Amino acid sequence: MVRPSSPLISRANATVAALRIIDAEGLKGLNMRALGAALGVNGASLYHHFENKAAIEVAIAEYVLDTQRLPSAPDDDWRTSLVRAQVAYRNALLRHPNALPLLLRLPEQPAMQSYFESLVAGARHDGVTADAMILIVSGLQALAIGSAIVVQRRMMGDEPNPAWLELDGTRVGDDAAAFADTCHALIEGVLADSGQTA
Amino acid sequence: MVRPSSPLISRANATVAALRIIDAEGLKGLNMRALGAALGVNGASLYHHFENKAAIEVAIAEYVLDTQRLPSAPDDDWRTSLVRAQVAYRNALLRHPNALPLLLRLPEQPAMQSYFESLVAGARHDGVTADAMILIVSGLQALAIGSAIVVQRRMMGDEPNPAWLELDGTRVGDDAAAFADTCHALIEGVLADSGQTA
DNA sequence: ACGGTAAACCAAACAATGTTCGGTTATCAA
DNA sequence: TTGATAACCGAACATTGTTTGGTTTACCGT
Repeated sequence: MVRPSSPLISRANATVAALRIIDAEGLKGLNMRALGAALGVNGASLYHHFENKAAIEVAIAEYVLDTQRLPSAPDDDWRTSLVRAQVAYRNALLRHPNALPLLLRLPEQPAMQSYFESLVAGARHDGVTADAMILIVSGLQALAIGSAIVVQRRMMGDEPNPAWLELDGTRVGDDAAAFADTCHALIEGVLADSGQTA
Repeated sequence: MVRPSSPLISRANATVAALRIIDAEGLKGLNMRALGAALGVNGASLYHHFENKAAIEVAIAEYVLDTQRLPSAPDDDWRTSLVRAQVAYRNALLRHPNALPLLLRLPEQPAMQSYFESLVAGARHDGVTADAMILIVSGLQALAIGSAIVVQRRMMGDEPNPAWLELDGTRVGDDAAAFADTCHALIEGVLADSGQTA
């Protein structure tokens, strides 16, 4: 076969095939020949659609993060909107655990950025200091990323949960609800520290 | 040369040489032949001291994290002790930015775990709920890891700071002081949410 | 003191993987 | 129709992790 009537490879189907490989075999399982085989194609042919393997990984990361829909209806309370956005972001990070390292290489999602800007503006309008908002937003961002990494690490590793997470036999704080609680706590704490109990 | 009077390679000097390569050339710059050359040795000789490359990377991660000294004098206030430990941990994560991915592969530092356990016990003794302590400790853990990743990403990438971080021209929240503030805010917030303003 | 064992190293080769190159055929535009 | 280009293949190349066999020397028990 030399040139099929309809192309066997597109950036789209190559991306989903690559993601499927990563889900099934892990990050190390993704290589050009395997991806080519999954598409019924020689591995070298992929270079007609992607600059190199790194470009494929970028496409995967963008694909996974693009499936994340920001809550389009901004809540009346900017705090719950903010928390909801972070929960959605964390869910996106965890949807394909093996691909998490790829997602963390992306600089920052533009959609998320502008969403943040609007929320920050709303909060400022509520009388919140700019300093406080910076602390809150960057803190939540770090919290979401770190939480995703901790959860993924616990999913991969065979070691049981660390002892300090099982005090009194209580279950751990790695589910989405606990994460949302922590986000709210962080917001309240920053507001309290900056003298605005708003 | 076949067998030198004193060994040219030890796990210790190989680890620091590897870390130096990573600092200078990035993670991709570390390969067996380059590390061998840095030690004046053939790359294959490293397999007499390490099982494989992954073992070297583990040794590097342990080395970097072991240089982190936990504040041995537990503060009278368990909250500031907790925050100080997290600041130290975050500093360790950021000391060799190129090596950060290696550190995050490690399951969890045993020293940190036992330190946490003692602090948690102290807090429980202060009348704090176990649920609240779990939220606090795992939240701080995630916060430290996420903050380190965000900072490292900002150090690597060429993109300027995102717009929402420069509101009113104020500087960003990526320094240790802001991180400590956020830690304290998270603790206070969780305590307030659980009805204990302690 | 000495002889055997194992440690420390090397050179070479193997396997896997990212990437490039030349070639072949189909599609499309002029 | 006819070039040009897109899409693919097979083969080869470079890099890198790892294995193997060999050589010399330190070390240790006797």
